Amino acid sequence: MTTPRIEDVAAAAGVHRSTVSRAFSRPEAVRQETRDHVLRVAASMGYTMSPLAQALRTKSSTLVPLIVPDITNPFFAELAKAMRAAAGERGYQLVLCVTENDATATAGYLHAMRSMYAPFGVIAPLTQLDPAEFEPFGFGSRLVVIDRMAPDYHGPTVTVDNVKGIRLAFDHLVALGHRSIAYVAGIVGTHTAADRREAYHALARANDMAPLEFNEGIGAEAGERAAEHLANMDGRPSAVIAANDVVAFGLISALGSRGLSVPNDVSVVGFDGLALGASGNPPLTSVRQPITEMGRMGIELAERGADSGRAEHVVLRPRLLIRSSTGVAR
Amino acid sequence: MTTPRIEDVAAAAGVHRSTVSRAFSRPEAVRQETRDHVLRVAASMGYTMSPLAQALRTKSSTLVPLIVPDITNPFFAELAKAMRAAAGERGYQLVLCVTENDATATAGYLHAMRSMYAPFGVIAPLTQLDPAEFEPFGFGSRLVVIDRMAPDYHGPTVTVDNVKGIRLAFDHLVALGHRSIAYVAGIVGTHTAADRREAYHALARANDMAPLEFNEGIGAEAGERAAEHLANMDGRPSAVIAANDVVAFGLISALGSRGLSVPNDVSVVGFDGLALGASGNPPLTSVRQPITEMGRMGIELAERGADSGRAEHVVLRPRLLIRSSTGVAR
DNA sequence: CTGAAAGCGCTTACAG
DNA sequence: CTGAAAGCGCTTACAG
Repeated sequence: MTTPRIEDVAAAAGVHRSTVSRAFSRPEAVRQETRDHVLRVAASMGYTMSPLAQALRTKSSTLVPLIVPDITNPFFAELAKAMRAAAGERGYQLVLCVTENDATATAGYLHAMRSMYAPFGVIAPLTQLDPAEFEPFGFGSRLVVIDRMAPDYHGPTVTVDNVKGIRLAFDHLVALGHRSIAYVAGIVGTHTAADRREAYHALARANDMAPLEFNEGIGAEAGERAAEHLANMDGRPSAVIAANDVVAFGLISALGSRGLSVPNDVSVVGFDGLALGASGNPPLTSVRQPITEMGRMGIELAERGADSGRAEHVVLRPRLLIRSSTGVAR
Repeated sequence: MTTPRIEDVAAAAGVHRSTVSRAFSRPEAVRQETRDHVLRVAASMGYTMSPLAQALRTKSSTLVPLIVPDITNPFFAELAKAMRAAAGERGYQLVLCVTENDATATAGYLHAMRSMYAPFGVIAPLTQLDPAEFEPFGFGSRLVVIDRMAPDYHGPTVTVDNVKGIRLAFDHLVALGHRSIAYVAGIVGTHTAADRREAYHALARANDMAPLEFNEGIGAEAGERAAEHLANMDGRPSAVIAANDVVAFGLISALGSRGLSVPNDVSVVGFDGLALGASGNPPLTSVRQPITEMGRMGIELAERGADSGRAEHVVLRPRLLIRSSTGVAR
């Protein structure tokens, strides 16, 4: 059973292949009777068009790449899930491209994006993204970045209001009576990372607290390192804000191994609001990024950017997800 | 700056396009001087071949689909990571296809696999996979399944020795003095799920224990439900084996919310050995699936199956990863 | 060793 | 409204 080609359908339906093509791609351009007949014949043969041949001919496809550094990071996994759904609704196929944070791999995917005639794409960075790396590809406003970018960057971006997110976390802790709040970084290079960190410092100053930042390692490991220091510290802060949920997981885990209990000994707030956080021990209080919304906006902005050539910047509002890793200061 | 085509390179190099094609695809078929010259000219123009046109012409591509139900499930995320690396090493591009466990979506990807001329593919199921759903596509031994399949299934498979895995967990708990060990299912339909469950029951019987199985809900929720029951139970088992790590996370979290501490009150063993388990509170003891190995074997079997038409079945050995969620029975 | 030609499976001006 | 023709960017027997 060989796959039927357009020519086979045309022969079976007794029309020219251009008519078959139109019946599928521009149905209004063919007489209804003819169209129905052609479509019926095609269906009976199990015919579908070759996306490859279509892409080659029209120089456009419905493949949209999402370029992420690491799919085992639950934030990117949730983002991918949301974007896949959003892309699917609009008739696109999301192609997940994982770079392992390697610039060569990224360039490879951008190249592939062009050779596959992708209409647009989305890139979510983990560390500093150098616009010089992708501007040569000339995607312009057809490539959206999931991060804040430098003010002189002229492509579309979608991000969350990180300053507000950190404020949500900080205010929550202050309201619980905490007067000494530390910050664990653990993400590096992105504007997102810088924004969160700076927001923390500003807030600490504004509240007359001495800022205390731990900034060793990346991800869960950063949390573990911070826990070491916290465990051995006199005048330990009563609360910690982690730059993201994975950092918070590592922190809580290592705190527990050292006999420190969350939230009894230390309150912890994460950032991301991952679904997995609900299954933490304790369930993690976290600044929730509207990931589904980010996915949808990412696709929307990319599509609009491809149409209009205009680069929009969307900043989404975070919410505080209060679960059980924060409690009143003792 | 328009992308150069093969004809542009041919013109610039003063040869026919067939020579350019050979210089790239069958370098031994062209005189060395000519080849070097062509390649140099091509490089100077930033030329690369169109994978689209190549695939259309040769009816083969290097795109290999990995079909998974849910990328936010860390097991599939880790599998995807491993497979991407394995595929990349062999010159293939892994295309991640997420089905959300929907049969229509799966069929769509299998269809795409054919129309993209994928040389082979890999599918990792979450629930029962009905061979009837994909056998019509006629992939034969070019589609490997990451699960044990029914004995009469004739495609290649790679899976872990689940019986042995459960035994590892069980024996570990028995060695710690546990005489009452429960099981939380939380995965459903796959042969993997059935094998783990049955192994537990067999082991309980062999050790003269009354089997106690919790089987409500899926994933983390299954763990939470089990925790409810455990918290309200007289003669609570001192240890629990969870069907996978995500179930274990939910279990430990909900146990904690009810004032039960792991491993002091209950020991918990997971299954998967996710990296994330190391950042659990406490770090999760788990039966480690050799995910990297599974990824590599999956690609290898698929490639060999495509070449030879033979379907191999690989069963990998699990290991016990002893972390901190298990302790001696009180 | 290299070139000319046919063709992979489509689309789309252009005629009629 | 439909057909005939050219062409998207390649590859590969076939000659020479």
